[in-house]
Amino acid sequence: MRASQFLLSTLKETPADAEVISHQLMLRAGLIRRVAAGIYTWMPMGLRVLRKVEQVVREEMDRAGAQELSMPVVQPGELWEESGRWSKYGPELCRFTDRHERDFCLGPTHEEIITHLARSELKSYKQLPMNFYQIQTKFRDEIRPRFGVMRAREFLMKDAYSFHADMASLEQTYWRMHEAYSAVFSRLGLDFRPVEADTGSIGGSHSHEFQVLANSGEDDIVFSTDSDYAANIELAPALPPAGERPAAQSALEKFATPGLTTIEDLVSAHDIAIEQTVKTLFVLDQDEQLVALVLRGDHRLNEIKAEKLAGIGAPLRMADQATVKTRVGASFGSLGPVGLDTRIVVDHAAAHLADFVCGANEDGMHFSGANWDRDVANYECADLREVVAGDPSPCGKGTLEIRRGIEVGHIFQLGTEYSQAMNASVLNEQGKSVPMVMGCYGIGVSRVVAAAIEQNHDERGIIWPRPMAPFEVALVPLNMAKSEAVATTTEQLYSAFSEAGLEVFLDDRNERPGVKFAEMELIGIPVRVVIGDRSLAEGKVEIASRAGGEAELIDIDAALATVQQKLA
RNA sequence: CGGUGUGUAGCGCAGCCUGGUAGCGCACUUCCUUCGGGAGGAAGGGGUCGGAGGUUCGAAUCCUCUCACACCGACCA
Repeated sequence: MRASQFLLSTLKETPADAEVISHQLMLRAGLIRRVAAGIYTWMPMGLRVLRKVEQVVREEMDRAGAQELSMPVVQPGELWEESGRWSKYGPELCRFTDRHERDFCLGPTHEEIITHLARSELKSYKQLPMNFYQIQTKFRDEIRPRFGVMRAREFLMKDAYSFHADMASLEQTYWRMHEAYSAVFSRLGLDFRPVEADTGSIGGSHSHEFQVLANSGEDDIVFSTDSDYAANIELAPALPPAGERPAAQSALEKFATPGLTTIEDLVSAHDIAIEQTVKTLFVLDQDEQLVALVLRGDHRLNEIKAEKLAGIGAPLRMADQATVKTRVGASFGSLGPVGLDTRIVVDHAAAHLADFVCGANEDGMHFSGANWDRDVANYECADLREVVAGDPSPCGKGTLEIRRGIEVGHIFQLGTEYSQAMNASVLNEQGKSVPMVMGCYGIGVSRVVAAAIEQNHDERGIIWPRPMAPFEVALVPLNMAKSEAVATTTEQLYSAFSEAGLEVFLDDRNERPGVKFAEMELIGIPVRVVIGDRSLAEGKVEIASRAGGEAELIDIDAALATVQQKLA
């Protein structure tokens, strides 16, 4: 490809609304352009990268025995009615009607369509297992699209769906896909971790996320220092503290805390250890009744855990201040479990405290020396808090570390949720009709591109992992218009490289050297070959890797071999 | 969805408070010089200031409405 025939559209300045580095660099390098919030055009350079990722994904899916197909973006509402998701899926589902007033939506995912296909095409257990995938545009009307293609509304996803006669078969395919996903992200040169995850709105029993480690990630993931244990923080259990709760030493005493409405204010004003305080949050249960959730002052509530408590349910609804004031008699900031007549659920760490400080359910007042059982009779214990760095790992080995991750893949064991709702069954060996067992597997293809940049860049621009690079080698002739020797050598190399199967980008523009260097580095092409009169006088060209290291002067005859070796 | 903020040329911004009919840098066009790290000079093209309404002799500037976009928040009691 010649630059003179290619839309090379770089920006010297960073667009003001791009927050994260990948978004900035994708705009500056001319990979994408915004059309509307969360909706982007992939320019020629960007599309080449996207296709590279697709290619790796496609190869690994094929290798894992999945078959590629293509399903529609526009989906009939009636299939979503069947699965029950037409009403359950929130405003993220973009719905509309056609000219006949029939309901349709833009596919945010394709369980309904694939299940519809499977039920009409698969009739016998003998046809199973079967695994289908597609690489296709999805639309989710995100509340808050951000970070460019990282959280876009329209995005490219690889989604796969497997069908099985029994759980054992699903289990087998699930782990085969787990392996395939690891292969994909390894081949793309990403630093990633598979982590245990919540199954969320897709439903099902068992699930792993594939997280690319990056500070700009939107998920917290936890690892054990001493084992393979890794999980999304949403799911990581906090172990109850070891040993017996210390015995009560102090009497319950009320003290005035006017104007102190946060734990931070309270502990600094009265010189109390934050670990000796508890805070009380109120949520609404399914019968609209208040439930008190009690945590140690320095801990955070894990909403997923709270949603899983009996009688609570998702989504978690926090009680508003007015309701709490009416029912309990105090405002936020002065709440506590002592003397409370609502249901009380106490996190294990809070339940392990003796002589703790808590709100007195009277504005501007707190208790010190509070104790469970003695001062609070009816309460239950549960794991409610988010784990923190340094907690013992739930696997029993080591302690937990927390890092940020970008979710680029997610695999689920769905079970029979969709096949039952949509009546997708096969005849088993006994001639009995049984619902097919399903798995589903997603990769955010466009998000992978952004995630790769988050992990691979420097102050000059993108440093593509080789398998993702839009071109493998950049030919940069200097002063080609005037120098016959430069022009001839450049054309020779261009032909030789192209014939050798390399993807070559020839910067044949009549630009100054500095411009060409800066732009090639911004775009991040892995290897650069500079052809200039200076080195040509010695029969050499200059070859450098984008990733770093010194540029080398190489004989023209050896240029191809050197480039290939740098790419290997 | 709530809060905050911003919309002036393709991009980055100034002008707005103290109304008088638009400016800078980059990019773009032409010419000259330059040519190993985002060149220098000269001459140009391009916007009626997100949109609508209002106040005024006069509105980018003041007022009202509206649209769009961004950031923060959506447990931390």
